Amino acid sequence: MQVSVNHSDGPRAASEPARRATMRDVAALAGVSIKTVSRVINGAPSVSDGLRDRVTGAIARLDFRPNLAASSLRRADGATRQIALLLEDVANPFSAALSRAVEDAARERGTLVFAGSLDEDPLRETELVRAATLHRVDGILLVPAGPDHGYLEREVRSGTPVVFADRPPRGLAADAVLATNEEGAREAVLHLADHGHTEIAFLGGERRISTSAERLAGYRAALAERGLAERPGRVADDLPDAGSAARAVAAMLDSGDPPTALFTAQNLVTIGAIRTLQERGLHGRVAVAGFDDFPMADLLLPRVTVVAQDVAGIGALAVRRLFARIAGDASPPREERVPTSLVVRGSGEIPPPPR
Amino acid sequence: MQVSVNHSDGPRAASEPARRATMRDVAALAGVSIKTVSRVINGAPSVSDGLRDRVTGAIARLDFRPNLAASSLRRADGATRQIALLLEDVANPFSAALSRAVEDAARERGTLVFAGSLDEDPLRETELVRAATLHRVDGILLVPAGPDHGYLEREVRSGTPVVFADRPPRGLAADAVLATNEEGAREAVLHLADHGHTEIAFLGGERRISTSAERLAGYRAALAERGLAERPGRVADDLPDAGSAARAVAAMLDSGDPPTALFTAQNLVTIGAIRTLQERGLHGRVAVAGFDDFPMADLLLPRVTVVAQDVAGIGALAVRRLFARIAGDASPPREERVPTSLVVRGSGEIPPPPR
DNA sequence: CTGTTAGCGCTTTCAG
DNA sequence: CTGAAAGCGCTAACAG
Repeated sequence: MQVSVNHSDGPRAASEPARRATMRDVAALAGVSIKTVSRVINGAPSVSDGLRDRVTGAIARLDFRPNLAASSLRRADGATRQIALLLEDVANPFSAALSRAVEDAARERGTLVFAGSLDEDPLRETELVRAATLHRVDGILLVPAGPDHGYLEREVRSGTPVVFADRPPRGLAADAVLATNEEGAREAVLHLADHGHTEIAFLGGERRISTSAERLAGYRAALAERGLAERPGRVADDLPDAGSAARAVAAMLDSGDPPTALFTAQNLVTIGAIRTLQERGLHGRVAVAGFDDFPMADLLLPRVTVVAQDVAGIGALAVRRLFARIAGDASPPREERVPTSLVVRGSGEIPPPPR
Repeated sequence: MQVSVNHSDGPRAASEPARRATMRDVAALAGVSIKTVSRVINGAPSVSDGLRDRVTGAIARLDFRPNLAASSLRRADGATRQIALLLEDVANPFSAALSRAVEDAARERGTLVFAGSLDEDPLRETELVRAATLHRVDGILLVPAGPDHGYLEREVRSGTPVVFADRPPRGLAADAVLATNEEGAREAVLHLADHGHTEIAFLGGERRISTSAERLAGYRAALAERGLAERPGRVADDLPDAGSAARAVAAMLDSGDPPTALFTAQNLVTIGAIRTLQERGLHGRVAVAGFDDFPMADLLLPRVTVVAQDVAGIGALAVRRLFARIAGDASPPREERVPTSLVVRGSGEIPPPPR
């Protein structure tokens, strides 16, 4: 209503880069101390209605935006309301879904998320962790690329909690949220076996990634459970991309003794395998069950049976742990497992050819 | 080598949350002034080798990490080395690819990226823009959800440049990097026509999104160019998701006069259309050309002919503009168009049935 | 309920 | 080439 202050900052041309208003400007315009402005901004109860209104009005008139960085610099808890999410590649479906789950949870807490792609490169991991610490993020959510995470100990000790998703930490005690890789793989292979297959191949992703090993273990467990022998030519692990997977499948099919069913233990491997089957017109004859769902899996013909990971669930749980740590939870690190689920669509139910 | 300072901060239990070292700690340990440390950190040339080595040693010993927020608070240019990327949904393929391109360019400039999903919600747009400004990002890259962007004027004036990607600004003069939507759509429809189709339907996404209108214009231009009449029942625009697209296609097929070819002007629309065709066993009989490529488009049978957008190109160009603005480029806003390309895969070359 | 003073960690003056 | 003092925008710790 009553404004008693004149334009305090002289002539301001429309084009000249306007300086952002600070708390001091607001205080001056409202005729209160800067501290009172701070109280209003932070919703402190102990401000009279009259002053609060004056301050609110000044804030609106000046279009004042509190500087979060300055605030956290001085604030006791030092929180910056930013977290880092470091993962494989923001462009791949798994990471993208994880990212979205994390973003949603962070938004509820007024926190912004830095996303960074590691491309399975340990060096990128340490670089991005460093960048995150320079920005003083409140916490780090990591799908690790590197083989050892001891270097994170000092970050954790100096107050930046780290939570692992999808893959466990090594050389560091930290929270981890993982999928039930072994059980999921076992379920898929049992499913193939129960549809009559005895010649089931394993095609897996990079060996150094922990999930690969767990899924291979699940494959072996299922074979054992059904009394099937594991044959050397039936296992191709350490496939880095779809192309190598396609070639590995081709080689198996060309052998004198081709498998009648494929368990593909990773996204890209599944895709590579399907491509080879399509090329040979075998996509309706060789059964396929894949680990991890992928876009369009239910539009391919036959539709692709997969063990789906609850990616959003993993993300949500991991970010929840992270915020608990940020809030001060000092309980021992824990590992949580999020269950997978078999999605039956057709490709996994193709029977073996009559002998 | 020679260390002459004793442990200056008393007994420190391994578990107690270690305070991060500051420049003052480094200065004390190195026996120099805090300003010299600052010079070393910022690579100022005017520091003698001896001092530089002492400082470097102290930094390493204390595991010192400069606080970027504190630095930018005082720094003349106020740069925070963070930008915001606000887009549709980090989990969808278009946004994810854009995100990756932006991340890569930002990384080269030592800048971190906040990604935020708007879900086509104008309110989210303003909320996230606000959050970004509270964090004092150096710039904002926006795939807008809202109908008007005049509110961004004050951000731009107070020094936060905004660059638009995929969709142009309204009510604001700002840089924009867009695809050649009309030309791309035209090319796809001409392609269908040149394969003998005269009954070509248009299925488009939400009408209020500018790309939809441009693509519809391209469809019309192509029809006109080939002397084909536009018939009312052939156009279904404003389809918000794959389900509505599927239903729209079904309705057209059920009409007495079904189209022989479909131009699907958006990702999800293409997918919905294909689903309906599959359900009716028509996926080998009705031609389809879609706007915007999507994962697995080349694994579906028939493989899907699309007009592919150069998403990475759009992202790279947009982020480049943004960094130019951040660096102080004050030239008039410009609109740039990134060309699309027709990817011929099979579904678009299906001929019309003999009459 | 309100204000004053000090200082977060750093860079900018401006002196030597 | 080096350093002392001031201050970025804000909150903590005390006053009153």
